[in-house]
Amino acid sequence: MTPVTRPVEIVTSAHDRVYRGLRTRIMLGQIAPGEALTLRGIGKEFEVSMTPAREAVRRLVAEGALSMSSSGRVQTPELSNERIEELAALRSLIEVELASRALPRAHIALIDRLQTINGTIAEVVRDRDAVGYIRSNLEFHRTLYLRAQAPAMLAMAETVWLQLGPTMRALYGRLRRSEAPQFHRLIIAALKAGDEPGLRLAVRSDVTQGLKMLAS
Amino acid sequence: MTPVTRPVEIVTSAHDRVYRGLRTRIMLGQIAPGEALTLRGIGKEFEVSMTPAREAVRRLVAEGALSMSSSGRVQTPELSNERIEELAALRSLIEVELASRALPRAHIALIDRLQTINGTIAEVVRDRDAVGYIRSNLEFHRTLYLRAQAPAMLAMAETVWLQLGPTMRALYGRLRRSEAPQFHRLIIAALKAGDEPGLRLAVRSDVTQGLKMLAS
DNA sequence: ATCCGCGCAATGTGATCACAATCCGCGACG
DNA sequence: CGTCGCGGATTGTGATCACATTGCGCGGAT
Repeated sequence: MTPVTRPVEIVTSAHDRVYRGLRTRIMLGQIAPGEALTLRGIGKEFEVSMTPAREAVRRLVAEGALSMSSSGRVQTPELSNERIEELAALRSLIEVELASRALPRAHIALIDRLQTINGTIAEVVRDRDAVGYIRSNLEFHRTLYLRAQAPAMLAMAETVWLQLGPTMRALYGRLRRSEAPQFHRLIIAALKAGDEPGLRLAVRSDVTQGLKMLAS
Repeated sequence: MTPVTRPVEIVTSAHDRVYRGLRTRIMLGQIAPGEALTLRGIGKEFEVSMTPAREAVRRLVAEGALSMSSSGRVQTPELSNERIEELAALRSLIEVELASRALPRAHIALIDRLQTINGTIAEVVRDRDAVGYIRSNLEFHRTLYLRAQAPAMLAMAETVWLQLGPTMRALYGRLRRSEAPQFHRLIIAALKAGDEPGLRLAVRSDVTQGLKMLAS
């Protein structure tokens, strides 16, 4: 048999697989707030022992994506309104800065990609696909912010998204159709025009919009 | 023997003791950038096995306080100038907001405490005590920000401090004496006057000041 | 029917161990 | 004297296990 060149096998540690798996699920709102998790259950699901499961959980707890009772029981946190307001303010602060830094580097290919993602958002909103909505919404923001070339800031922003994940799902359930990409269009318009104040306002509005009604 | 009421023993898990121990040391700049750590070494030092040591290290890696080579070797990170600039920008964003939120709640007792801490800073600067300087500087900021009643924001700010820890030490080595509390005095003055724009500027200056020269 | 205990099952914690990867120092060779 | 290579020692990883704690369901009493 002739040797076949195959894609390089990315060896990723067990704890990292578990971490990323759980993280994605939390960020997309696939775990309800208050839902309980067990180390043995996670281990069985990812086919690893308790050790890497515990490491992944510990890390997510440290990032605020999970909460831990005094007895060590793990669940997704139920956020208070004050905390939601804080996290929304953090999103606003960091993401406005990221957008502002991305602006001078935003060329036409980026704007095209953002518009494509916006199209996807319209689709999933029409299909009432909550997880799809969150996924493509995050992709829209991440695509823009990647241009800022500011990995530490982006990481902070993602940590905030993560903390809001379980709660986010509840919000997008009561989303009115087609309301969604309104501020995204403003963001794109400001990018095209090179209008920094407009961009800052549009991002702040987009971030604040939904979360305000969530903290009601 | 008569039963004695004793202070409630705070049982803190092994991994948490290790985490806090390492975290404090890193934040105070007691570990040089690039210094290597081993799990067995940490375990021996804190008298625990490798398991809690690894959990603590993993958490610190997730928070950016330590870095890990592809082979799993652990050391404190050596920050690039770009990263330092980013972290300084994050400090500025978050801490200005925290100070602004603390302003309406800042009464005289708080200002007194801040002035006391400033006195301590003057002392340790005179004694060329770098670790003492970092410690009391952080205490000054934390004391102010605690009044903001914004735990999520404060946690973010502390994470940034943590990432800058190992590098910070290098900075304060080349500090000119008595230059230190200059911006702190401006902060206190703005607090007394209820001057929000002044406060924002003073905090931004204080945060940016040192880190600019560090990224040279 | 409801509430309270009791005991078992389930869970998190941390130690230990086997294993593979990797680093480092020593010696041989150019 | 410098450089390469090899082998032992060191290190991180993940599985497993014993143990303490906690939660929960079943049964009985009121």
